[in-house]
Amino acid sequence: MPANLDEIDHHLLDLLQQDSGRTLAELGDLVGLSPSAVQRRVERYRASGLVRREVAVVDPSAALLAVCLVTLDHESPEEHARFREWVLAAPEVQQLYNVSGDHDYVVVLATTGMPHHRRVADRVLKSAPGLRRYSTMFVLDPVWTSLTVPTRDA
Amino acid sequence: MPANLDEIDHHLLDLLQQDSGRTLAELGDLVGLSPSAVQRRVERYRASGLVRREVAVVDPSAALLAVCLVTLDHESPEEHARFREWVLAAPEVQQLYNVSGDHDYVVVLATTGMPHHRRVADRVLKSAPGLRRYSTMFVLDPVWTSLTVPTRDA
DNA sequence: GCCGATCACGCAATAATCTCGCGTGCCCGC
DNA sequence: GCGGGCACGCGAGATTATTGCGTGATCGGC
Repeated sequence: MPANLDEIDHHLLDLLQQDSGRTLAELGDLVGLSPSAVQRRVERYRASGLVRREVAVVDPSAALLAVCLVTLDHESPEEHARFREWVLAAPEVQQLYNVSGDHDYVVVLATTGMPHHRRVADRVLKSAPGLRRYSTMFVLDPVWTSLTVPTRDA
Repeated sequence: MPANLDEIDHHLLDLLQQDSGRTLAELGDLVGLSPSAVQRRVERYRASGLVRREVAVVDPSAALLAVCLVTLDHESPEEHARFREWVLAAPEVQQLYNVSGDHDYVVVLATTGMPHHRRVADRVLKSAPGLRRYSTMFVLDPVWTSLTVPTRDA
């Protein structure tokens, strides 16, 4: 996974993170390369794991999102592993972060509505192994969502 | 934006949210349709806004993520609007949710490292209009990240 | 300072994929 | 029972992706 990224790489990765539906020719025009050169760079990102995959982004306002702050009973690695495995088994878990501070995990749940959310919260969180307690913040408005990551300082 | 989605639509949307790099023929095999039928359905999702766009997902472990809980001074719509506009202007803001509960917003920041994070936090949050206080949870491990949304109950 | 190796590039031919018009069958309302 | 509207599969044509080849630049060793 070579971190040897030049200016064009940064530009390309920005463009791909915004919209990967563009053709190689379009990308080439935007960054000043031929289509084949673009193709070879993009293939390199994929092979190195820098670019994991391409996904379609579904309008999040069609769903009910909830941000849950989770605290576990103990700090043992085994307990963390069990908890992760348990939570990841649920497809409604959109994001799972191990975080520093008062809580151990931040879990983002995406469901079709409150009934669905209750079922998922009961099944996934309430009965999760090693869970001490959790609190839920319901998302009133998903103002902005992305998975964009900066490849260099702005 | 017709919510008239049949079983094949749900299946297709699941597949596209997992990996939109597949060819129309592959998708057709997986859902039992011809490539052209798949193409027409996918085009409908895009036209209706159900599918917003396609993006490349960059490995998040290459970045420093931070989940910030923000409380504003007042509840006025104008203040919320100003705050949103201010925060959204920063490209390092990966996600911005207006939430219920003790805090007003959840902000996910993605930066290249702690120096970058400090600059962004100072510029984007500390000096945000109407901000009363915020707390930061640093992401130790981005166990799972996606923008996947369920289109029906599981 | 020169030479060879390596790498990324552009170009062009080929292969793969997408796009779209057409004809057919199904379902629903009349 | 009889149209009308839809979504389908098929297939031709256009667009796009892929790959081999030759060239120029850069770098390290001699």
